[in-house]
Amino acid sequence: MHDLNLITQNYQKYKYYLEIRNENPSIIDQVLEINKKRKELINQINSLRSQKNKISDQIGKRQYSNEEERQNLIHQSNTIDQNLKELEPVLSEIETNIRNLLLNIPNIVCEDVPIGKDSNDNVVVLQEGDLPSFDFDPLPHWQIAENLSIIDFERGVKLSGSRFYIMKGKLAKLQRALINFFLDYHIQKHNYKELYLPFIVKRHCLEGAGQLPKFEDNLYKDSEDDMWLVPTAEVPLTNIYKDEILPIDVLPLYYVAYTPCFRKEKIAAGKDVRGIKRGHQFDKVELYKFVLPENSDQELERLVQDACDILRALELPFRVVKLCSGDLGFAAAKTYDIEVWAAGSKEWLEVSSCSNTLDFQARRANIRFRRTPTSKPEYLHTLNGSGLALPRVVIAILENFQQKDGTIHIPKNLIPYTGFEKIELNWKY
RNA sequence: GGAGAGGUGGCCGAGUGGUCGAAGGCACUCGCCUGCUAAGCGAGCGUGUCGCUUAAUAGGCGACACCACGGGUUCGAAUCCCGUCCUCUCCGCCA
Repeated sequence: MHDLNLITQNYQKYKYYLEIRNENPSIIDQVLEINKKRKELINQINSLRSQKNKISDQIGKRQYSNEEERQNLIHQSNTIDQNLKELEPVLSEIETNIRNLLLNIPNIVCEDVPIGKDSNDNVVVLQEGDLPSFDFDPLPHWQIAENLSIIDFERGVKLSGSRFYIMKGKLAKLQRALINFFLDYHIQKHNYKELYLPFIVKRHCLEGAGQLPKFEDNLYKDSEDDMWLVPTAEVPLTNIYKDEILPIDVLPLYYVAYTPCFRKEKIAAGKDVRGIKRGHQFDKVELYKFVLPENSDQELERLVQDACDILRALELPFRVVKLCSGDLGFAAAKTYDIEVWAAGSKEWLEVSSCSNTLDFQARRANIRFRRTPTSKPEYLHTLNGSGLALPRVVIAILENFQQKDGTIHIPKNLIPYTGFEKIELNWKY
C-alpha cells in the first residue's frame, strides 16, 4: 500500500509504474480526486468536533451563569452533532474507497528492472552448471514416476481431485530429505533462523503480504471462520511483526521456514497438468528478510545467491532470470526467478522467485523500525524468496539423474539425508 | 465446548463519567553531578491524520482521532451498556 502523500506528489511516476506493468494508470487519478474530497471533509469535521469539544468543556467547567445558558450550550452541541452524523459516514465511506483503491495498486518498479511486456522480455543474467547429456532418450518425470511406481496420480485424484498426487516410498523420503537439507543449509551456511509457522492465517495477513484483495481467486479459505490456507510461507512471515516498531539493532532479520502451500491455480487452468509441476498443494522452504531500506538492494542479490547455493550443492544446472516490468508480481519491485533445467521435459522450471518488495509489504502490515531510540519510526524493507520449492526440484532430480537402467541416482550431498543412493522400482501396494 | 477473571503507552501498573493522552515505576534520550561495583539530580520521552509554517516526506505551532476491536448511551467515556476478538484460571474433550 502506498503513501497517499507520495502518490499526490509524484503521481506521474506512479502512473508510469502502472503503465510499464501493463496496468491501467487511471486508478491514480481516482485516488487523487477522492483524496482531495477526503481532505476537505476532514477539515470540516475536525472544526465541528473542535467546536463541540469546546462546548463540552464549558459545561464541564461550569462556564455558564444559569440553567438556561446551560441548556443553550447543550442545544448548540446537539446541532453540531447532527451535522457530524451526516458528514462522518461520508468520510468513512471515502476512506474505505481510498483504502480499497490503494490496496489494488501494485508496487513501484525498481530503476534497474528491464522494461518489457511479458516473460519474453525477461533477461537471463546468469547460467551455471552443464546440462546433462545422455546416451539414451531421457524421460519426463511423470513417465519415470510411473515406471518406478513412485507417484500415484490416479489415487491422488481419487482423494482430492485433479492436481493432487501421492508420493510413495523413496520419493516421499526424497522430498522429506530435501526439506531438511534446505532448512539445514540455510540455517548453517547462510545464517537464517528457522520458524515453524501456522499454515492457516487470518485475512489481514493476506492483505499485508499483498495477496488480497486482488488474488482471492487463488486462495483456499474457510469463509465461516476467516481462516485462509497459506499460498506461501511469505504470508505468515510478512506478518509476524505486524504493527510493531523494531529496534534497529535487531536488523537485519533472516528467517527460513518450511510450509506446505495451497493454491487454486485457477489462472493457470489447463496449464502444466501433467506430473507434479503445478499442484494445488506443494511444499516449499521460504527465505524472508527484514532489512534497512538502504540495504535491501544488496540483500536481494545475496538472497538470490543463497537460493542458488542449494542448486549448486545438488549439482543441478540453473539460470537466473531478471523479470521485466510487465512480468513482476503485484508486491514485487524487483524479482529474480531461478530456474532449474529439467532434462526429460527439456524445459527450465521456476524453483524460486526472489523479490525485493521495498516498503510495500511493510506499509501494508505496518512494520517499522527506529534508527535511534528517539527518532521517528520508518518503514523497513522486506524481501522474500523460495529456497526452494520442492516438487520442481524433485522433477529436476528425477529427470537429470535418471540412469539408463531406469533408476535414479541421488546427488552426493543429499545422501546423508535420504539414507539411500538411488531410487529403483518401488512397491506397487 | 462450559464457568469465572481480564485486555490501559516499549514494559509494569494507577485510573469507574469532565481537570486524562492518561498518575507512579522501569527502560530510553539529553544535561548536570559523582572516581568505584546496574549511584544521585534535572528535563524530555506514544502513534496517526489534517492545517499553518518550512527547501524539506527535518524541525516548530495548532486541531482532530486513538486506553483490544466495532457499535450504543451522554453536552461529555479509558471509565456506563451491547456485540466481536484475544489472554489467563478451573472443568470437559482430545493428537
